[in-house]
Amino acid sequence: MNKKINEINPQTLAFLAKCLADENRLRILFCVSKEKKSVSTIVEELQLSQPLISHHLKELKRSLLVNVERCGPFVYYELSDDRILSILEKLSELGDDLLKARISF
Amino acid sequence: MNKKINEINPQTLAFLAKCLADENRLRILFCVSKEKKSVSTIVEELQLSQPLISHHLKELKRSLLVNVERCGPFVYYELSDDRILSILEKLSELGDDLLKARISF
DNA sequence: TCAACATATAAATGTATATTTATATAATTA
DNA sequence: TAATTATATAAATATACATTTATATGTTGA
Repeated sequence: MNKKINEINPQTLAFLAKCLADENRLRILFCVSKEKKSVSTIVEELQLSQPLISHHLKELKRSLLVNVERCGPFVYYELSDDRILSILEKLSELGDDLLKARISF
Repeated sequence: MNKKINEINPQTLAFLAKCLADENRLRILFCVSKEKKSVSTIVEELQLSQPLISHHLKELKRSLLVNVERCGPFVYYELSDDRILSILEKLSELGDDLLKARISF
């Protein structure tokens, strides 16, 4: 059975969307979507400062979008749920289509 | 054929997500999701000031999430694509599940 | 325990954005 | 055309948030 519209809580939804509304956080999510990665690896791959990455990882953790796991001196982050990725894909596709539709008028 | 991850543009995605990251804008989207409604109707239903509604409608229009149509003195807004709603439903469901999973530990 | 590395946090700064208040524009009708 | 209604815009304010710089904490191995 599917969720009905009126069961949706705009507050919860806004909280999640806010976390997804930053380009760097999205890049981090994609970065850790295939496999867990250490902070230093993410820093290297995304070419952003370590404190900035740490700050965004903290936000992503607070929003429960990533799982954290310490292993020795390294801290590994990974996507907490694969649906995150599929939702972002759908949103991206929608964005593309909206843009296409606009241009074609 | 589905979209691949690497085709996703984080910038476009962040732009859309930013527009969805406000509780009042989400309420407006739900408000106009079943039928087109005039600004004054939205104002009345959501109990927000008219300039605030107008401001958010402008943002929603800028992000192509709503369509606008003038009819006499009234301006009607409606959801531009039904996928918006289904994506929001999925995101909401995900949020609920993430929360449930967290509490159960 | 000390040195080196990995990550997190704090303070400071700049910028973006939500909201309110006041006013302007646009359309209708008398 | 004046008055009224509907909506949009502008200015002002407050707040939230991203980023940088500096520093602290935690872990490992010598």
